[in-house]
Amino acid sequence: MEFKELDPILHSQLRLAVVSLLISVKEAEFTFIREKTNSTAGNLSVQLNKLKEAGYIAISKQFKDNYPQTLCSITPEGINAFEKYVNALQSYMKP
Amino acid sequence: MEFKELDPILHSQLRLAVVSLLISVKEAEFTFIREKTNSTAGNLSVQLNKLKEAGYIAISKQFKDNYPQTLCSITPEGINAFEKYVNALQSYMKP
DNA sequence: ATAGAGTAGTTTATTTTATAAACCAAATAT
DNA sequence: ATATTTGGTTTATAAAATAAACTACTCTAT
Repeated sequence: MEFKELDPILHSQLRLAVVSLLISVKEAEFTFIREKTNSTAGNLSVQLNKLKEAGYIAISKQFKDNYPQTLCSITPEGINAFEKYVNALQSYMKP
Repeated sequence: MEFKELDPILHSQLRLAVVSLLISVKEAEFTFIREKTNSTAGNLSVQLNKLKEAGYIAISKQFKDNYPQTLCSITPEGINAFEKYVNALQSYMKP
């Protein structure tokens, strides 16, 4: 039983939290994610873009009550990657 | 159910693999760890020292058959940190 | 109407980490 | 005796995470 590779995109506390969150809610606002993950806006902005680049989440921007609004949702690839990551983690957990 | 903090010392693929390994074997040689974790000697050397600095493992050096031998073993704090880390991970896994 | 504070982010700079490359000392093989 | 291998460490470079600064507006109170 060897140690499986851990997807570097998901092996980041904040990105993992974002994906974990999006899997349960299916769609979430930037500000909601920031609150739930206790992250700074700058860090979150960067990490959301990395997840988007990887194809793990989709980002759409619009205006709501005159303010800009960033909506995020997970993609099928994101769900798949998350499941693989969790599975790989098992190889480190059971001694 | 919030996202728990992930101990940065353990949130590294190689360091996590090392600790996971040491938990099951109680003592291991440098070369054995390098093989099992598929890491380079340089990287492993650095990460072992970080684990030692953190108090998670103990390192003892001796000679065996004329060659230097580095032995590593987990400490009680290391076991504790590993258990906490695994526990914290649960908060990211079940949506 | 305008100064000041607040919202919702992005961009840039800095620090930290991880990884790779180079190196060292001694042992063994040719 | 010189070349290669073992068992590492140290130093340099690349990548990542985080913090600080900035943009572009909006709302509120004067």
